[in-house]
Amino acid sequence: MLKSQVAALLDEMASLLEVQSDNPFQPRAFRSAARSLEGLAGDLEEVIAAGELRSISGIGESIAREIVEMAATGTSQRLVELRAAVPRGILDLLRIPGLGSKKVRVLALELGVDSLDALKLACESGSVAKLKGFGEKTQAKILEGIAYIGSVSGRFRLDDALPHAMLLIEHLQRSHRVQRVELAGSLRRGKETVKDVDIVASSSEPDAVADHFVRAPGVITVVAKGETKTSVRLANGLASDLRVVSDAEWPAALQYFTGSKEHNTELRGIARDLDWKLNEYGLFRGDEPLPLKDEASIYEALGLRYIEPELREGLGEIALAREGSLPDLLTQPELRGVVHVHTDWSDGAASLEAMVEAARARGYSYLGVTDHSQSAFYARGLTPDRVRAQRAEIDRLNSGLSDFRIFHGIESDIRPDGALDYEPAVLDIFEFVIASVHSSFQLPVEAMTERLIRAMKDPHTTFLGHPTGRLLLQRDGYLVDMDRVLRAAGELGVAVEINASPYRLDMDWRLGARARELGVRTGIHPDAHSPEGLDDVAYGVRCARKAGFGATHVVNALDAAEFAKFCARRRTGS
DNA sequence: GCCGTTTTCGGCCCGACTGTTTTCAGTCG
Repeated sequence: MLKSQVAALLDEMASLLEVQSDNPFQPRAFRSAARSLEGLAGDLEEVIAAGELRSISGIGESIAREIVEMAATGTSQRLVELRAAVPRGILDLLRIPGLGSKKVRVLALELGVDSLDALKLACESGSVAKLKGFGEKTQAKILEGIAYIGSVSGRFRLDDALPHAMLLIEHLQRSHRVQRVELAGSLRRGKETVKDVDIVASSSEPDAVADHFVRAPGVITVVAKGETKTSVRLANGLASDLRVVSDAEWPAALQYFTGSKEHNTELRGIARDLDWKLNEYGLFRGDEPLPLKDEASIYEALGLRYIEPELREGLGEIALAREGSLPDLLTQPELRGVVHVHTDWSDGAASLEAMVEAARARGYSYLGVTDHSQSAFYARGLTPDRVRAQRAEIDRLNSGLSDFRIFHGIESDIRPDGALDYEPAVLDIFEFVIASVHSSFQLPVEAMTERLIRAMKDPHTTFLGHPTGRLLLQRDGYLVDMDRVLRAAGELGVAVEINASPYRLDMDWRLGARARELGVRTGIHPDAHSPEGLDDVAYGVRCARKAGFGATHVVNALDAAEFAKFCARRRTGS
């Protein structure tokens, strides 16, 4: 079993324990063990075999036993018992905003509610409002909440969140009462999906700023409005929280509300060890606040290098900041070329010339064209004859270009047996190959892993494309042992792309530390099907930074000549 | 259930907001 699967089971146990157990710390322990497991570098089986589970922070004797059992059998005795004890629909109730484990337990015990449908009926009959601790307003909010989680999954892809967030920020910046304003929360940390948009502003007139905020474009509901916090909901269902603090408090508030919770807990621990106190209002020595110019001064005062928001996940970045060994993170201007682009030769919307123009307009010095290969009938994949015709067209265009170069590549399907999608003689035509899975997603994990590794062993393969095939909020990736895939990529010198499409962001940033450890390089690839699609690179850069990649790890940060060398080196054996 | 350079037992982040409760519990981040 993969560590992500075991982590999901531990998460489920945490939720089940929340509604079942009187001890709130027990579910928290399972939750934190699941996070530790997800962040684990390396292969779970190997960690178990080496007897090193217990050395992972948050995993003690009892949870270690659960993990061993789950890894071997796919479940555990204790999990089976918990599932039997808690009706299936109870966990859905926890997704309703404002309902936590305590209220869910009351609903289950007093009214026998065990599903969203049953709760809806109970609210409509008015019996929920009569319960102790509930009331008319709570009942109405529950009904609203049921409707809400029915209409959206509760999380948003970046392309659904970031543009709206930037509109809110711009709206706030237009108020002369706002001194400083910045995005916070998981959106600032570059997570691949977000639940809401957190914003932190400073002002000496917080009431007026809150009034201004609720009039922002797109706001349809004001959920809460207090002295420092205002919550609204936008037309697309996205929620946004604004905190307004004084300008002196702003650095601490921005740090606090950027999170993550795990990162902040660790940071507060450092403050506590110094007999200081860190909270959203400042860094205090006794009751005396230390003057803070900006966020960086907080880290500096605690004896740490500044930690970029993308790295603040509580996965060891604080230890790195203390030793001064944080990675240098990629910035978008460091990207010299744009690679993994479709044209109207296959399923792209624009011509080769139009994509070249769009890439040049964005300041790139080369374009890696990769239409689909012949098996991708649905996408008008290129037959060998059309491959040769496209090459002739690219040569013609290149001869007329100065200071810009088109590289002829292909996004080759990986066939179910792991073979690439053309004979070697055809593959020889391409300057580089991105090998991707587009079919037969249902293979067992072992077969899928072998399939990817076989594709990477072909010396034509330059990049592995979207390695898990996930579509965020729509479909999980196929089952594949990414640790073995990354090891093979490192040994073979195949780069693993970060597919920058906001639907994918695949490979996942959580694999970054392991990839770097294994010497695996990446490419930030927009998988663009139109000129505007090239701008998705920005999402990929966020993901790469979160993964800890710097320009030296990123193939398309090379200039055109170096990129050509990188593509050629596996075939020439150099 | 986990953890410990004061602890193997007794903590486990803590402050804001809401609603219902007349002094506070539950939820959230």
